[in-house]
Amino acid sequence: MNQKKITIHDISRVLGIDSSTVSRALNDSDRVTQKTKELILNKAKELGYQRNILASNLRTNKTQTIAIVLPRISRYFFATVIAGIEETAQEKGFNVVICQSLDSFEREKKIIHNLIANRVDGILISIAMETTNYEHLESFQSLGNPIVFFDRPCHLDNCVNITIDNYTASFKATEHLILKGCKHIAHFSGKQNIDLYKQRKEGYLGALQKYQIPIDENLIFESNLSEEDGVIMAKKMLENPEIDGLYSSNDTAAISAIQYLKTQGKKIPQDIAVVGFNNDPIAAIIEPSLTTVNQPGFEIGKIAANQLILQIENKTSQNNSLILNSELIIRDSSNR
Amino acid sequence: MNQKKITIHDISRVLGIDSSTVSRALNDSDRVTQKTKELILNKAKELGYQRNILASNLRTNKTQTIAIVLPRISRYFFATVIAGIEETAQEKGFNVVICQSLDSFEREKKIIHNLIANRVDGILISIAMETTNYEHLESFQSLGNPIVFFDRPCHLDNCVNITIDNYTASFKATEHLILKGCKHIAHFSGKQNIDLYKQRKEGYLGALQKYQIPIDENLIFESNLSEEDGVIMAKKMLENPEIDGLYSSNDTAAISAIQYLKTQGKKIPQDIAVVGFNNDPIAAIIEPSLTTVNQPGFEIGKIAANQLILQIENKTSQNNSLILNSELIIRDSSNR
DNA sequence: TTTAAAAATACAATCGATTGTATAAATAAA
DNA sequence: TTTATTTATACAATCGATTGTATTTTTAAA
Repeated sequence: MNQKKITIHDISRVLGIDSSTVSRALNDSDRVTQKTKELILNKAKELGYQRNILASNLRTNKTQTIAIVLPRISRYFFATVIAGIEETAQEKGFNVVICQSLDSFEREKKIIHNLIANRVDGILISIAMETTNYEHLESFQSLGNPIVFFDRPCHLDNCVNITIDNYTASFKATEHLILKGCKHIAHFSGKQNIDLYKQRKEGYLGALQKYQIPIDENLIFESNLSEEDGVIMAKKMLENPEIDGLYSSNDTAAISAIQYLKTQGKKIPQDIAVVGFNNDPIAAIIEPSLTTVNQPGFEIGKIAANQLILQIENKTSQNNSLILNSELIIRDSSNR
Repeated sequence: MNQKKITIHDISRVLGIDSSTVSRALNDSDRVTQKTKELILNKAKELGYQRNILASNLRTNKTQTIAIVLPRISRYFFATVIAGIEETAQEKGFNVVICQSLDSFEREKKIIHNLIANRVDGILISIAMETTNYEHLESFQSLGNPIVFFDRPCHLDNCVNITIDNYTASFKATEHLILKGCKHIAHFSGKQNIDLYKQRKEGYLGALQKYQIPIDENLIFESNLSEEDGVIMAKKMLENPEIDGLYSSNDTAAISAIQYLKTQGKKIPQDIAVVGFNNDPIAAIIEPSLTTVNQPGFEIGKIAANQLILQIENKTSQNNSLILNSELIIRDSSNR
């Protein structure tokens, strides 16, 4: 039942050719003649040979595996990024392992140490909300392995950052509300140690500035942007009856806020126009449907994986940033 | 920069103790005296020793890794199952790799072959919609490795199936509609090669039978239950003006159907009451909120992982089925 | 035909941990 | 004290592929 595996030594013995030559033939080395190669390849196929990846990994200290580390796989945006990464990885012959940090620093640290122990060749990461210390990532780098950051940039040396134009996207989202006549626009912001939320806030501020709307710090609410946070912030918002617009740094908080606001008798978008961020599938379904920013997740994934694999294969490290464009999708929640 | 790794041989050399003893000490074997163990463990810590998992894997032909294979990680139910599996796996010291079949048989086959090549110790799988042939799974089994099926059962020999009480849940869902006064209840069903959809259909039929409602095959619509399918089936439904209830085998189709029905001027639940299945987060958010069946995904994940790891560690194989209870969550879409 | 150069293949060490067997040390029994 | 028995440690092979070096074979040049 439990058939024993064929090794290069079996092929070597059967053909009377040294196992080193067999190995090289199987790896298509040019140190082996075409004729011998064919001999070996045919015999390998005939015997049903399958390379023992564990042995190969040990010898080369490589695993042909890249890891994705992100807060939560169930978020739509991340799911699209994963799809993009997997497509590219498959093309290039890399395995992918997916790890969830759940936005916890401790979990992220554990994950990275585990990835080091398992000798993954590179990491694609969107860092946890809690993360402010990067030693775990540096120790991965110090082993000569590349890291590519996506979505949430990080300014470690020798890293590639793939992000979207958060500033511009936010600017346009806010501008859109202004052009719809909103005079007092609230902003739901994320933790400011995450660059991306800082940039979104700055885009919001930039738009206000351009249209000479005074900046009111009391209109800016910072949180983790969870569902619960959305309700809490919406409550606070209502204390200021002037507010007639809301730009939220994600859809989750925007949607729970809308739901709460509706229970309080507010009309969306007539009383308060709302714009979110991410284009979660739910944004198209709720009522009113949510105006939001769509990010090219699949493309981000493809580009990030490409960059990473490039670095793995060339053993180079880079220090550049790629910024992709996003688009504002206008729906009913701001349509007035 | 690129610090060279400490091996058991380094420890062996420094202490003048053979590497085999070092290895045994690190594995807490009782062939090593307590005193020597401490000596070795302390030195290991001092030198910053980390076991080379690749070498260990090669020697033992084990990887302490289990794989999850499922259609799509972004589905809420699967995401909760994954969380449960990860919790258990972490407790027991196993790594987890997650793979998406996207309901494609070809992808699933490739994934399994890859998992075999990478010597994962066991597989937790919810088979792809397209899968009707199980050779790929049998070849994993024939290597002496256990498989646990969850969500979508499969009747291979020597396998554990973890599912929910699909028949009962469907029965209750349908009964609920009947008790709300629905006389002509449509059913959105999935592909019948998937046991789970067969059982859900049977539960629907069972409830009709109990209440002596004639079964009308024209009220049963079979599809992949995608968003688009939901709209297509809703259109067909409207050809029959008698229909006053809908029980859908998933929320996705139920929700897109509701949206379409609303555009056609149908009132939910007054004209047509709707019940879904899965309790996707969106079910609580749409209007009207969707009555649906909640599955204990987290628990399913924990139990499935426990079963698998048990088999891996005891090298036993089992052939039993575990059926968990689900609950009907009643919301507005059926509240009339 | 002989020699030099290039090409193909063989030899042997290696990656680092594990494990069956042999030996040495410690303890108990005679 | 000597022998038998148990316990602790050392020796050495092994998992299977990879790779630098050495050797043989082939081809080309003289």
